Amino acid sequence: MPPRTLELDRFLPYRLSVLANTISAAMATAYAERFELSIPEWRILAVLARLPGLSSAQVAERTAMDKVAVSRAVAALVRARRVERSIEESDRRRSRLRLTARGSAVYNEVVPWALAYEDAVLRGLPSRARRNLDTLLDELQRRARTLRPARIMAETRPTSAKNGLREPSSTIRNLRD
Amino acid sequence: MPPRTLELDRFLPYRLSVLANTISAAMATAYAERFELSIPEWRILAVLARLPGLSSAQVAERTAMDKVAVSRAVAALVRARRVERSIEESDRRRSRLRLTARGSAVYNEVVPWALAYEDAVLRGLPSRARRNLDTLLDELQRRARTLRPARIMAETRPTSAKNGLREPSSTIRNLRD
DNA sequence: GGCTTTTGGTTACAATTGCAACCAACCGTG
DNA sequence: CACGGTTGGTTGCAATTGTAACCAAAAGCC
Repeated sequence: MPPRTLELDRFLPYRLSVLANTISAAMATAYAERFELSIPEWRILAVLARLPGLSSAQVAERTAMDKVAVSRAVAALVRARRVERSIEESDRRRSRLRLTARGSAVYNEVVPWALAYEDAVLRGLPSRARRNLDTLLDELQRRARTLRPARIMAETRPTSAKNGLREPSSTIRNLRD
Repeated sequence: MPPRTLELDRFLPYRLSVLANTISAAMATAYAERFELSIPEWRILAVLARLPGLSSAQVAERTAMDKVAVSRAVAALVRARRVERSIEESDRRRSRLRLTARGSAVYNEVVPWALAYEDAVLRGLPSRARRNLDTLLDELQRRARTLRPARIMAETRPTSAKNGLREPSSTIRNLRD
């Protein structure tokens, strides 16, 4: 029998959302004031720094953004001369993106700060906890991606005096501590 | 010396944001189609179910939403007769909010499903890992909330071609066993 | 070759969100 | 009780974001 109430601030989706939000907001304001860079733009810089010559679609894939968002952010970056766009000759719809010198400069400025911020959030966590966090995030992401919400919903009876028809739990043994 | 590049999908803020997003999006579509409920609305139902009679400001506090968002979501809920609003007599600006029968009904329908969803995401995680996740999220949230991004930024030298004046922070990176 | 379908990418438009201004009731001080 | 300052809450407007329609190049397919 499920509890009649739910404690919002123990509810995983809520907590994740608030946490991600807190962090993103903090970073966003900082990027924005100092580098005039939005988060989507920053993401794009980050992938292009490592993988110059990607197309927009490829960037979209790697940044978990949709095409439209990428298109807009790229446009802004091009306007700011931080990214340059050339046409892939073998497929003239496709464009190849790469950082300009200016773009690299911004990127190089942001990286240490971004890492410092990440580091500040994690500072003092025992390395064990860090590794756990790492694994947990990967695992949760994997699950979230493959979950059928509709299916869960269908299986869940309202208010339901509901029962033991739980799935057999798959075991993730390497997630100790 | 910081790395010259940053692996986006190992970067905590990015990962959190993507994860939270994946989960929220999944739940949002499900709530929306089945209950005609937005996430802000759901959050409000959840706190009012436990704490009837709160004011909007108090709801805002407990849901990590801002006043405007609460105001709008409450308005929608009132329109849908899921929440009723009365005036606090001792302070006539303040309104007291509580679920209507209809609101409670929706809430009672959503809760088991929401819990089932959460459960599906966590299913099979060893309870140890769950407890870890729990404390990690609390801890990260605590840190994120109290962090001064501006300060970190000020302390972080661009590119830092020239120095060892990294914060002690970097030492933690080497703490692995 | 003509034809439809698919894919990369942009644009137009609607819905959400965030910010600032605002109103109204309260609070404090003189 | 007049006043400036606060607080609860809403509204208007601008910025962001999502959705769908779209165009143009490519890829089947007879």
